[in-house]
Amino acid sequence: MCAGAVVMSAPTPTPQAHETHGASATVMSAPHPPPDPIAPALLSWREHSGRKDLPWQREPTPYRVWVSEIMLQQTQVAVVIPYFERFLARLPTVLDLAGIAEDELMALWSGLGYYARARHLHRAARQIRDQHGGIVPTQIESLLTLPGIGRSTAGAILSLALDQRHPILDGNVKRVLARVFGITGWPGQTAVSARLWTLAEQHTPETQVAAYNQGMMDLGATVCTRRAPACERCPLADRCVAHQTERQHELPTPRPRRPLPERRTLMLLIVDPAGEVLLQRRPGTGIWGGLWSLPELDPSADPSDWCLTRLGRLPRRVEMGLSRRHTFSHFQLMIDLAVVHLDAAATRAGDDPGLRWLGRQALADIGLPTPVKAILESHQQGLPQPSGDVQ
DNA sequence: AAACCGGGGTC
DNA sequence: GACCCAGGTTT
Repeated sequence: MCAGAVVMSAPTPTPQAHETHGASATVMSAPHPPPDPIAPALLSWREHSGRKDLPWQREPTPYRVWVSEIMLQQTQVAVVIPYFERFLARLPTVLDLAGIAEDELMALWSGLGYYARARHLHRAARQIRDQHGGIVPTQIESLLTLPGIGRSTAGAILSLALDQRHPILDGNVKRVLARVFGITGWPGQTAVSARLWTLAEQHTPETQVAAYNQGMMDLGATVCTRRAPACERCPLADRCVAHQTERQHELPTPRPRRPLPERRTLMLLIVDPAGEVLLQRRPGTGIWGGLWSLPELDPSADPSDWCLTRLGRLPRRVEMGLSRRHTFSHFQLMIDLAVVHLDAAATRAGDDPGLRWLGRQALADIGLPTPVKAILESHQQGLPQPSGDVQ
């Protein structure tokens, strides 16, 4: 099994003096225990309110904990349970997993989604068979070489199964720590993540590591939830920075909404002496699919050329209008505007089913993209009310 | 429709 | 190391 204390790059240079009993090899040292540890309150909360009879907790071997952790990364507990039971009935050991055909594995996984994670699990099992004699490694460095196992999952496996002292930092724990200690900034940022890992390390107790880590996850899942946390039931509320400052809802800081990509287009407001406007039908798919809109061209293109090509005549005058910005869910559209005056209605538009001249009233009756409507309104002091019945 | 998620991949 | 992605679900 897991013999001897395994001390590698621990922060303290002094060798571990305490040979602990059994499998609980001390791996991580805690040079600076926190002044106000959260473990006591958390552990006592877990005693009465934690989840303690989940299938993988009843016989928490590294293999079972590993499988459960991978499943739980993607799916909630209630859904995982039957999958987990079925998976372990069919593949009770890591060697069974290593030996199964990929197709059959996928069949077992089917319904859980995230098949890449199942393939990682499979590859890792084969690596364990080939390189570790079929025993799930019990040193964290070895676990970290396996596909699909990062620091948090490795810590979960070794702490929950063997009570080794490793921190975990899954989404639930991140939320609890960010709130209790008032850590601002998106946890995806390296610096923020580093602070959270440090806090996780510092507060991991020397004993009862499994109970502590499990308790942190339980707390995040059942009390310190993303929305509407139940602070009145939280064992850490009395010291929770977020609770005290009523910032639960803004911690942890959500991922910054990255600026939407910007696209640019040039719309042509082509008017004839009668005040009619030329519209162009948009392609059936994509933005504003099938709607009538203003003719569009690349901002670097020449509106006069366009008129000559599509309408058979050059405009009398072209002036640039005001550019405007329109925001979609997935990008921003900068709309440059060219106002084009034609000497006479270009009847050749009638040859082209994608083009159409419309007067003010007709424009008001047709469905137009919002920014197009705004452009038309700003250029003719408002469209008239739609004719006919309007609710 | 958008936020979320641990690990992996990329530059 | 910063950033982005895959590939699903939840709110």
